Amino acid sequence: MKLEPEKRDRIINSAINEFAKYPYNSASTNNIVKNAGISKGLLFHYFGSKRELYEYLSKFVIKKLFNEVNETLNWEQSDIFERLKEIAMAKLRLSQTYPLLFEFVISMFKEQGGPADFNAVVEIYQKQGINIKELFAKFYSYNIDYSLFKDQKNIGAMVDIIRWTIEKFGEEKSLVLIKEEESIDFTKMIAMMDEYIDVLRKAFY
Amino acid sequence: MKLEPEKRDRIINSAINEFAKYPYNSASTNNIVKNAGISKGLLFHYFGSKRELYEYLSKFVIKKLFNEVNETLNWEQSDIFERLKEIAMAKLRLSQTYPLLFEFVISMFKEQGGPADFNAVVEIYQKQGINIKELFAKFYSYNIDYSLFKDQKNIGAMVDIIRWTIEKFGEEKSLVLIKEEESIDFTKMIAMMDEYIDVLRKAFY
DNA sequence: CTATGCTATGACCACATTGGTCAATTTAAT
DNA sequence: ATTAAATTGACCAATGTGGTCATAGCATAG
Repeated sequence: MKLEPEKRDRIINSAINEFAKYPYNSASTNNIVKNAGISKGLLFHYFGSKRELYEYLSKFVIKKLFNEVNETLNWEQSDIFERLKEIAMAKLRLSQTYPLLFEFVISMFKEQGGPADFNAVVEIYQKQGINIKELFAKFYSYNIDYSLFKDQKNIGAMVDIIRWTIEKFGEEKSLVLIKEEESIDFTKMIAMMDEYIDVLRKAFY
Repeated sequence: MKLEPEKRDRIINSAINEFAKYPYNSASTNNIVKNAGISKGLLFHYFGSKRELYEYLSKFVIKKLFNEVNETLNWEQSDIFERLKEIAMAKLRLSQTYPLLFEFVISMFKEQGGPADFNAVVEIYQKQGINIKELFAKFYSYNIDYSLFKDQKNIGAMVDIIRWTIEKFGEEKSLVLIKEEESIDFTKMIAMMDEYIDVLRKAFY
């Protein structure tokens, strides 16, 4: 894959966008080349077929996700609030370069059993010694100090609530920002998120 | 519209399902008639065209939503937790008869400006004296006693967190249940939801 | 200057699907 | 028996599909 990274990212983003928006069968290679600003032939020259393009994207996206989170996460962090904030920030950072990356990942889950199977990708990483599901569980638990919670009986529920709050925050705010078609103001976003997290910290610790 | 309600609901459910899954242009009338178990001609006999079918569905779905919530909601309720729980239950009840009703409503929002404009529907209700956006705001505020909150400074954030928790709870649990293809066990669901709500109540009141 | 090899194009293909029609048939009511 | 409504599915032109390929541009090397 020797094509210039800039053009490669243009193609990848266009493809991610299309597959995020439409189910595999409805996603159109014509749209992908149009939005990428390249010719039909070029796409098939580099990727062979629609199926191969999708498989390339699956792997690409998981790798990006894995690397970004894994490299920037501070594993010494014992405060669950800070840990979850770090994860949310990693997600945000990624969607600067690949705006619909997460929508695409979610759509991959929906394709399970369909023509483009997500489990296949999970298995590929399994063979490389990476258990994706275990890894994601580790994000929320490794080195975390749960003794800080006031109420020791409902820790599971509390962690869910914190996670959900951060996720919903990202969804609603990014939705608003996409509509206004501005670029995301990071510092403002962090400040707003901190407000919510402080409320939860005061309530739970 | 004189056709038997049973057949009508079969058609409506099939159409909701298709439009919830695919964007307006990709949604197929062929699929709709196939899944509804009727002929192509019948659909167009009753609904005229794809566009008119979509418009009928838009109005139908908003009306159902409005009626269900409006009729079952206890406006005397001053506890925000109980109010939000009632709303969540109304949603759940509706999705017994029309499983993908909410996915369809969400997809309507995404079609804004597209070939099937949601704002048009909002305006129709506006002319009938029903302001949908105001109404939804009223759900979360009418007659609610906010003095019960411990921290009086961040009430807005707290209400968001409560709302998000209930919403995410519904999303994640219903996802699990859909995969297991069981029918929803209401009493179990309520019990689980109460657990989360109690945690929040203890933390915020 | 030619030759080689990579990047890139877009017209073109056979085929599938689209929203919609309509003449014909079944069903129900009088 | 007659009429009217409900229902069918073969059919249509139009559009879109994933994929191909002969051709062209362009750079580097001899």
